[in-house]
Amino acid sequence: MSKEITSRQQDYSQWYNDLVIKGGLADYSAVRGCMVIKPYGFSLWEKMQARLDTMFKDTGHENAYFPLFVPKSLFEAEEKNAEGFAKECAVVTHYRLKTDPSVKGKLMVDPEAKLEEELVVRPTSEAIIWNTYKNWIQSYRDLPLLINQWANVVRWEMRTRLFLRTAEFLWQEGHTAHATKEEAVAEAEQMLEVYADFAENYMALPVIKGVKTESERFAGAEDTYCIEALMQDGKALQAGTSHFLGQNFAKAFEVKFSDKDNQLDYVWATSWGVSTRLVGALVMAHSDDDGLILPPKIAPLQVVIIPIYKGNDKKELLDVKGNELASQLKQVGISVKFDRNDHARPGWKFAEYEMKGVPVRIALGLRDLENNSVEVARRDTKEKMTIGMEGLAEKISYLLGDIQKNIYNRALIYRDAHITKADTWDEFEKLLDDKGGFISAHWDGTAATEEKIKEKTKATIRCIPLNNKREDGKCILTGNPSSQRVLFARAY
RNA sequence: CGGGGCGUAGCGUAGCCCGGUUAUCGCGCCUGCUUUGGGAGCAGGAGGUCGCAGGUUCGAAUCCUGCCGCCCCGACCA
Repeated sequence: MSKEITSRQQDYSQWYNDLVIKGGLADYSAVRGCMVIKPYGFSLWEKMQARLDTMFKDTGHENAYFPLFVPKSLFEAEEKNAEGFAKECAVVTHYRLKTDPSVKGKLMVDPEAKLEEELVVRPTSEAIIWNTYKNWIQSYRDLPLLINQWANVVRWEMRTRLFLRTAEFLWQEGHTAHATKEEAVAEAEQMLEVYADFAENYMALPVIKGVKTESERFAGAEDTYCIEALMQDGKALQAGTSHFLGQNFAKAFEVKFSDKDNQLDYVWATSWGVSTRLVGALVMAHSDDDGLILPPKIAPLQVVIIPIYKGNDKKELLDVKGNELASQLKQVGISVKFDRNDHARPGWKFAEYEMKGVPVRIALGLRDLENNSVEVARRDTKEKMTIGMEGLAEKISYLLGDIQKNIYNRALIYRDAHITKADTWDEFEKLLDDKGGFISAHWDGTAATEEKIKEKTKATIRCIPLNNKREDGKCILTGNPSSQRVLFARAY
């Protein structure tokens, strides 16, 4: 990779880190690779969580909670899954500390307190959950079992990035069991649709639904479905995955059921998850140099009202009007803050709320009181307009809807402009370096070719889009025959 | 674990190559007055184990050795 691209990436990383930190979402923590999610960032996550949770329940799922620790023997039961995660597991080996006799005031691990069996801190919960499902499932009447868990998981990654890849992260993981293969596949596909719906209609993030190639597949899955999003630097980001697990876990954990004809069979499984990484996706996809841009549907704060006054003169009038407007907006379900903080001046507040991505700002001054109007500024385009106060709530509601649409359309136009066909290797490499984004190209279907392309260019096959068009062609690298194009990109 | 950069007040930094009074500047913070429609102005003030530990020296933020930590790029990664 050229120096120019390296430094472009550095600048972009810096831009991203600044947004996350100055936008008040998160900060580095005292623990290597872990972040502190600050109140504003956590409210954002809670908004996303609440929406997703409703969507899961609407599709028949229930929440439950399973242990953080997985005994090693359980963890290793499904071989491929265990192998896939082995390199990034934190492991508990002892259960007690004691005072260090050689250094005053220090503690040491008590060698007497070694666990007989090590506990793996879950990097994902398939093992502990399937070990539990074994006891819950005997008959077809126990199926389908549709469960979701909101939890934290730990993956000891070598290099971390705020939200996108942290050592500990928050997520949800759905784990379902079914009587038939068809039903399990349908479940995995359904949940992919739920994720895509959430990404596009709430996060305003256009995604491509697809299926992973064998080498990018989840460890232990038969098929991995995914939604792939495009960031503003032209790199792709996997925003969510849904796996059809076949009978792999059922076999590893002996989960069998009797069907209507009293025939014993292994159940069919799925798992699916999205994480706090979505917050990172949101930041990277929409923000500009002035800060975050949050879509109204998940913004923790949709509207901020800022009073503008001179001295204490007539300040009470502004207070009254500000509160009145705020409660009008609240009545139609808009989340709003009337910022009366005396210690910051208007200009400072403008910049601050822009940095935090609040979709709409209303400025209210004496001039407005006289004219019975307010100044409304939208974050996405930074347009300002003066509008009359009557019917303000309806106008703002409409504006929020418009902002939501605009942010989505903007991201969609960018994304679509960055899906490019390549038919020769030169073209392929040039597109990756100069333009970025997804490259639609023929591939001969072998893992070896995929691997070679990755070595040469750092680009991977992000997915084979669902409902992909069949088209005869020649593999971009080997020239071997191919029946369809797949999407390549450099990815996070 | 490799390559690059860095560690000086809450934050961001100058000084380091070429050792020498009381460690620079900006933001922020405190007090007062004036201000308030795009990150205010003036005046005064507080705040420092120069990452840690050794060493060289009359003298170390600066030179040497070791260690620790952070960021970025790789490797790694559903």
